[in-house]
Amino acid sequence: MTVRTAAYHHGNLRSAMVKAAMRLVAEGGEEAFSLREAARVVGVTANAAYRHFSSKSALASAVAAQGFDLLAQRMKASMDGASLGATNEPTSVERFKATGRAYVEFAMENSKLFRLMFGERGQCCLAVQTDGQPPPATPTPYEILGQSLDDLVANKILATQKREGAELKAWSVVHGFALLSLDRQAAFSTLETYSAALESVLDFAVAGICGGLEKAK
Amino acid sequence: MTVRTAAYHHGNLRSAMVKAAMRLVAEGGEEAFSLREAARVVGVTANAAYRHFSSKSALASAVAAQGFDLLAQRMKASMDGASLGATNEPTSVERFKATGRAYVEFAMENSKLFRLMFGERGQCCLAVQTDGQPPPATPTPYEILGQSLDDLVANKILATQKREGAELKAWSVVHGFALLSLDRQAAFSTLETYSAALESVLDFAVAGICGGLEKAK
DNA sequence: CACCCGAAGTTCACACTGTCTACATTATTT
DNA sequence: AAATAATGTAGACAGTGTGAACTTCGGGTG
Repeated sequence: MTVRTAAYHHGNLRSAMVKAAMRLVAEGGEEAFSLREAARVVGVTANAAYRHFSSKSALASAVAAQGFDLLAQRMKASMDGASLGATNEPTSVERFKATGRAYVEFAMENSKLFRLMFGERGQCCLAVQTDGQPPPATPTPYEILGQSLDDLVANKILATQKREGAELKAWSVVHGFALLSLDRQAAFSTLETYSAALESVLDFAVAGICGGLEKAK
Repeated sequence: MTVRTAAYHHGNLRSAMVKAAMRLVAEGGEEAFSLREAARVVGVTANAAYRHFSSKSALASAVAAQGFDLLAQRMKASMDGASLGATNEPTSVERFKATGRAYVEFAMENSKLFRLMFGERGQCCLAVQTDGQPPPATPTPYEILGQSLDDLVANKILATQKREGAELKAWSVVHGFALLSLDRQAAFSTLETYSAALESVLDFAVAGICGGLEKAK
C-alpha cells in the first residue's frame, strides 16, 4: 500500500552516476566534481556509489572512458563524412585529416572533460576499459587513427617503411595542438585565425608523416 | 631571555612553501598536494600561508611558475650544449632538436610537476608570472623555442615565409609526445625504443616545419 | 507459500581539506 | 617609546573521501 514515490533501488545507479559526474565535469572541471555532489544530483547517498565504484578515482575513470567513447564516435563520424565530401580526389588524406580535426574540435568543445581524460589517469588512449566490459565493441580512437593511416598506406601516400610509429607522431601533433589551444585561447584573436592554424597544423602533420626529407646520415 | 629556538617569523615563508609544495607534487602528484600538508612540512600553521598566497590555487601557480623556470633553464642548457657538440656541421638543426629533447626529458623526469604545469592552470607557457615579479629575467620556454627557430631562419634552413606559427607546431609535437609517453610508458619496452621514438619524432618535427611539400591546391 | 540471503542503500562516524574570523606576536616606522 | 603594519596562531565551519554497521528489497530455494 506504500506509494512507490521513490524506489529504494535506483535501477542502474552506475550509469546515472557517470552521467551526473560528466555534467559536473563539463560545467566545473575536475575541481568542481565530487562524488558526493554527483550522488546528490542523482538523489542518492554518497556511500551508495561505493557499491558501483571502488573510489572516486574509479568514477573519474568511468567518466574518462565514456569521454573516449564519445571521442571515438566523433572521429569515426568525421572520417566517414570526409570520404564522401568531394566525390573524388585524394580522399585518403582528407579522411586522415578529418580524424585530426575531429580530435581537436572535441577537445575544444569538451575542454574540461578532455582534461580529465588525459590527467593523471593511467589508462588513457589505448585500452580504455574501466572495469568489466572487455572490448567495448566500438573501436578506440587509437584504432581509428591506425585505420586511417593504413588507408594512407593502401593508397600509396604513406610509404610502408614509414608506417611504423606513425600513430604516435600524428597523435602527438594533434594532442599537443589541442592542449595548447585550450590554454591560451586568447592567443587566437578570431575564429578564422584559429581554424587556419588548425588546418596548417594538419597539413604539417601530413607533410611530416608522409613526406619527409631523407634523413641525413 | 627566551631562547630563540623557533622564530615566530619564518623569514621567507613564501619560498619555503613553494619548495615544500614542489616536493609534495613530485612525490604524490597533484592529488597528494595540500596546502595544509605543505605548511606542516615547513612547520607553520596552514593559515600562515594565506599571508603569501591568496588560495591553494595561487600556491599551485607558484609551483607551476617555478616549474617553467626549471624547464626554461634546461632547454637553454641543452640548446647551448648542442651547439658545441660536433664542432661543425648543421648545428642549427641540432640546437633546435636539443630544445625539444630537453623538453621531453624534463617531462619524463618531472612527470607530476609537468602535469601540474599544464593542468587547468590558465597561464601556462607564455607569460608565467605568478604575482609580483614582472619579467623574471630568464627567457621563457616559449622564447627559447622562438630563438632557436630564428636561428633556423638565419641559417636558411627554415624559409622565412614558413616561420610564422612555427612555435605552435614545434611545441605541439613535442608536448603531445611528452604527454603520451607519460601515460603509456609501458608501451616502450626498452629505453632504446623510447629514445629512438623521441629522435624519430624530433626528425619528424624538423621535416614538417622546415621541409614540407608544396601544399596541393 | 514462507523463508532467507545477498545486492543495493542508508546512517553514523572519522580524518582531512580549504578558508574565514578573531587574536597574538614581532618588525618597522615615527 | 609608541603606533602600525606584517606575519603567525587558534578555533571554527562547511565539504570532502571513505570505512563500518544497519536496513530494505527482490529473487531463489525449502
